[in-house]
This record gives sequence, C-alpha cells and structure tokens, in this order.
Amino acid sequence: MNARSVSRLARLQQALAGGGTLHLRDAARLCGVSEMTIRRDIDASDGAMTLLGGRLVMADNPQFAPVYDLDRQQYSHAMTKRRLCERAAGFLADGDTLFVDCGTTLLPLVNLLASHERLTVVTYALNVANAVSLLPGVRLVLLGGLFHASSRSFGSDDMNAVIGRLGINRAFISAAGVHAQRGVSCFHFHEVAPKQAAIACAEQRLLVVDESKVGQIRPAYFAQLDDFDVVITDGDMTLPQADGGPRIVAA
Amino acid sequence: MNARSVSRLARLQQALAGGGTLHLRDAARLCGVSEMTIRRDIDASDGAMTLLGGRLVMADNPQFAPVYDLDRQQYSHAMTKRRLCERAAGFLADGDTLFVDCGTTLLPLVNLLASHERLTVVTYALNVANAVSLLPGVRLVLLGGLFHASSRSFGSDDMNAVIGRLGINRAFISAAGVHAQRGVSCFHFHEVAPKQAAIACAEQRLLVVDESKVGQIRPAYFAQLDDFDVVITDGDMTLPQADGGPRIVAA
DNA sequence: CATTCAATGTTATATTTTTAACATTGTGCG
DNA sequence: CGCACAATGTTAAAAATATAACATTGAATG
Repeated sequence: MNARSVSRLARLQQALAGGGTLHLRDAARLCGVSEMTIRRDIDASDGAMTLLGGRLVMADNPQFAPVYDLDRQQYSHAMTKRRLCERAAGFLADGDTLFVDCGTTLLPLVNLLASHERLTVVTYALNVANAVSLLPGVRLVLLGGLFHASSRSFGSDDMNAVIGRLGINRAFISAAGVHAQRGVSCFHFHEVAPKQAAIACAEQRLLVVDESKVGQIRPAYFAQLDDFDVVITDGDMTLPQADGGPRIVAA
Repeated sequence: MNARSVSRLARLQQALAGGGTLHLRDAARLCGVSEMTIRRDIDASDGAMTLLGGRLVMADNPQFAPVYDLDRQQYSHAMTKRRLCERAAGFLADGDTLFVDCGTTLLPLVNLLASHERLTVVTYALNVANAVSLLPGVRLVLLGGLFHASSRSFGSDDMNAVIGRLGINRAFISAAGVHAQRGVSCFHFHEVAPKQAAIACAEQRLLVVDESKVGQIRPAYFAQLDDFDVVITDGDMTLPQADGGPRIVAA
C-alpha cells in the first residue's frame, strides 16, 4: 500500500466519519481515480471500511452488521408468542381503543390488528409504536416520557393521569412473573405505573403470558391475578376457576 | 397491501428495530415466503424499509444515507443536511438538554451526538427517537401523543406544558419555509405547538434549513426569524444582519 | 535513454441483485 | 361449485456488482 493509496483511504474515511454510505462511483470521482483503484485500496487496507452492495461503509459500524442471530430457541419462543397473540386477537372488536404493553410478547398482536376497523392503540413501548406506525388504518397514541433502554419503553410522572383521560376499553398486559399467591410482576419498576393505570381504566383486562412466566416472582409487583378478566397462556394455570377469578384461555 | 403483507413488514421491522441489516434471503426465510414476496412487500410499503445491495435496512436510519452522490439530486440534499448538521453539532456542549425537531433535516445530527457527554435529547419525532434510542450514553425524552404519519411525529394538548417543565438549553428547529417578511413555517399544523414551546423555553434557538426552504411560505406559520439566535443554512440568507436578528451561519 | 516495476486503467467474465413476465395457489363470492 | 382476482411462486432476462486478466502509464534507476 503506497502513500497515495493511504491518502485516498484517509479522505474516504473522513467522508464517512459522521456515518452514512458512499457509492463506489462517487468515491472514485471524489478521489479522481477509477472504481477499480478504490476497490484495490479497500482490499489492501486494514478493513476499517468495506463495500456493501456497491456502497462504501465504515466496517465497525454495528448498523451494518447482519441481525440474523435468531436461533432456534428464540424462534420457537416467537412461535408461542404468535399463538398467544392469535388467541388475544380473538377478543378484539371494531372501534376498540387498546392498551398494548411493552416487551416482545404482544408484538405479534400488532400484526393481527389490520383485520379490524377504527382501532386506536395506546402504548408506552417504542417497539410497539414502531410496528403500529406502519399500519395505515390504526390510530396510535404513544405515552411519552423518559426512555428506558431495558424495556425499550417510556415512563413519566403523569402517565397515570394521561391514561385516565383516554377511553381504553381493552388492555393487553404482559408480565415476567405470574404466581398464584404472589400475583403478577415484572422486572422494571418504571413499568408498574402504566400497567396499573391501564388495569384501572380498561373495560376488559387481558393478561398474556407464556409458560415460562408461570410460577415466577419478579421484583416489581403490579397486580393480583383477579384484577384480570382473561388470562391467555400456554402454561399450566392450575388455578381454582372460582368465582370472580379470571377466565383462563389456553393457547 | 394486504394484512399478511403488513404482518410480514412488521415482523421484519421488529427484527431491524435495534439497527443492523437483514439479507433478503434471511428475511424471506424468517417470514416463510419467497424473496420475491418480500421485495413486493417492500415496494408496496410506505418506505420505512429499503433494500441496499440485497440487504434490508431501515430507510430512516441516517447511517444508510449516502454522504455524497454526484448524480442524483435527491442525495445531494442528504449531503447538504449532513453538512448543516455538522455545523449544528459545533454548538453542542457536554451536559446539554437538546430539543430536536421532526423531519429528516436533523436526523444526521443524532449520529454526531456520541462525541459529547451527558446529553439529553427531547423530541416528538419517531424517527429521531429511534435513532437516539440506539445511543448508549444519551438520555431520551419522547413527547408522546397522537401519531401523525405525515411527519412521523406525535402531538398532544399538553405538549406545551410538558416542554415547559423540561430544562431545554438548546433547541434545534427545522422548517419547510423561511421568508424574510413572513417568517418561518412548516407544512403541518400539529408541529406548531411543540416548535413554539421549544422556542419559548430554550436558552439557545437554532434554525437549521437547507437552501430549498429559503424564500418559501408554508401553511403553518410558527415563528419570526428573530426568534432564533442562530440560523444554519447553505442558502442565500440576504438578511440585514442587524441588531437583535439571528446570527447566520453558512454551511 | 531504455528498462523495470509498481500503480492504475481497461476490458472481459462471473456472480449477484433487480426487474419483468408468466404460472400457480388460494380465497371470497354469486 | 366454479369463477374472478388477489397473493404468491417460478423462471427468465436485464442490470449492477465483483473478480480476474491483461494493458498502459509514469516514476525511479542504471
């Protein structure tokens, strides 16, 4: 690698310093050489930059890394969640205003909304909001606030009041732990307020949890099992189906 | 676009939510359909995702925007925005609480934040929030409310009050029109409240607009030019640099 | 000045990606 | 049921990108 080659690489790296991509054609014109020379520069270099479909990118940028780490175990979990959500979607009605909780459990539910009319989705989860924002016919209300990376959701002091002002008629709640005596819990304390507010306001309350959550107790308690009208699960809910308790739906 | 198509897109978007790329082949296998179907899904969608050399990426991720393209005028716009944002980033200081406006103009700014410490970003734009949520060292406050697909941002009645409670010291505002007499305007009325609130509260107000906006008048007026401390533009701002007026910075 | 050789350019060929066309499947409906 | 039509699959062709081979340039050197 010669001095001119190094100088070209530096120039290109400079162009890409703030992120972004540079087409090979433009890189070549920027340096006043042929595309082949740029290719050879990249090949001979330390690998700081690479070509991705004809575009020059910084190789260490994680944005360009393939996400395909969806191994079998994760996939089967996804299948379970999808099945649970298909059951959950059976409770939907046209014109509903839904509360959709954070986490990955309820994400497949978003995909099933398109078959209903005039839906409004209320959520405090960024991933849910992103998914709903793609649906043309569904109104989206995002409860904002400070972002919590751990749950990819938002929290704020007045969330309780804001949720109270919305006419939520169906709340889909997820949880990290469900225990017959110790109730329903999650990992993060910032999730407690929105969950409780939604449970308090909604006409119908549905808990959606896969088997792995049943029998668990997590740090942040947020509800008793009887606070729910319906529990949708594939787990072994050997609860006394007694008076006042939720209706258990197996998926 | 049918329900299954929407469901596949949502699924793929979920896979890409944390950034990264997904090869068309893997996207097809993930959804259990052919590559052609994925291509058609993406064509029919609103452009949230695009293919880049056979890889699926989130289109609004500024990391995938070309930094330089000599041919297509569309990309020269992207380059201009990047340059504007590089200038804008020069005003940042450690510990800042920033307001970042919606649209694509300020998106490249997010990637320039990493070099500063203890930043907080306040925004009402979904694309800005997504970009910031990926930065480990930056706090994110999203101003929630009803989602407006036209600007991919949120609006609510109490946005004014919420912004007032935050200690914003630098507001980066974008606009669709800047006119010497008729002031600064945008397309959508729902953007007016958050913009005005941010202008009212911030210690320093920076307007970032490319040349194409200068001289234009858009439906929703939201500020006079003197309401800003700094205007960053590549356009022909032949304003009297008089007393009280903003400082014009050319990029 | 001719020779050498690295650097670069040019052209050809292979591979991959994109687009287009047509075949097949499946779903809703009279 | 059987038709119509949308959704998807399959295949072929076109365009773009990657690799390889060979040609040209130009500076260094004896």
